[in-house]
Amino acid sequence: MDIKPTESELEILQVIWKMGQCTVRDVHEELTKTKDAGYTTTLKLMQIMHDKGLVERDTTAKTHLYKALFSQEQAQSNALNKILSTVFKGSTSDLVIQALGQHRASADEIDAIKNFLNQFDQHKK
Amino acid sequence: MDIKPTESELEILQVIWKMGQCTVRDVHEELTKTKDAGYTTTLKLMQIMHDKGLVERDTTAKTHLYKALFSQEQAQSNALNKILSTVFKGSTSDLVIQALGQHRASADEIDAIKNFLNQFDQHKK
DNA sequence: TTGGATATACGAAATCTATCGTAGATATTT
DNA sequence: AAATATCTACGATAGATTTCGTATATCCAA
Repeated sequence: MDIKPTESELEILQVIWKMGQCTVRDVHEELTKTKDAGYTTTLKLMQIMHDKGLVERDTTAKTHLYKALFSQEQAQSNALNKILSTVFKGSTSDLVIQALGQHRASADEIDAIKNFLNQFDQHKK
Repeated sequence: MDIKPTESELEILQVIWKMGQCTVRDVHEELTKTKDAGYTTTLKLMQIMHDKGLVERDTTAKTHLYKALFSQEQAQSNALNKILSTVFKGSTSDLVIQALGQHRASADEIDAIKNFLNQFDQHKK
């Protein structure tokens, strides 16, 4: 079972993850804040996502309700693995350092990461 | 100018980055170590990459020489930005923690990251 | 209850991606 | 020089992705 949403599908999934459960119109209105798209385009994409098993839907009411069938964490893991193998030669530390280098992390964020690293150390020992 | 190599193009770019400069055959032999592909398929892809401006080539000799027109670092930056916005809600620290959490980093790698973080701290202060 | 708004279903077109066969040019080997 | 190998160019196809128009069903309001 391979989870590999397309670009457009990921845009839609972001909305679904944020709302937990939503209608085609919910998604469409969110999408049209940042880009142009016809309503039936969004609908069609969501139907395809359902065919692919990326989402489930409740069709009891006239207006269907969609939910994601996998978590954002799983998508994150997939995305990381993919770019690790395609552009980071498999080096996690390269990736982390690049990420920290180009996006100013806040002090809080840095602390969070440090804590994480320390805890990680202890587990290893 | 938008750098957005496809999946197959990235496989090829990896070889070009590693070798610095190479022929279609170089790339093809490297690719066939891990997957099946006809020679003309690789050739065509590299021609398309040239059309798109992803690579340049020296055609003085019969066998052309290809070079990348952007660095692996740029590709890394692009890839990071993309997944940051599509699956990490823009949170670099989420990304870093996920990356560290799922791929056991070696002690050396962890040290490298810690050093990086410390140096980063000082710059901020 | 009739018209307008809103929903889904479906089909089809446009584009992008990946793959490969064939043709023709150029080099290499015998 | 002839046969063989290697290279690029080109065209075509298959499949995936994205987009949207039209048809049809359902709800709601005047």
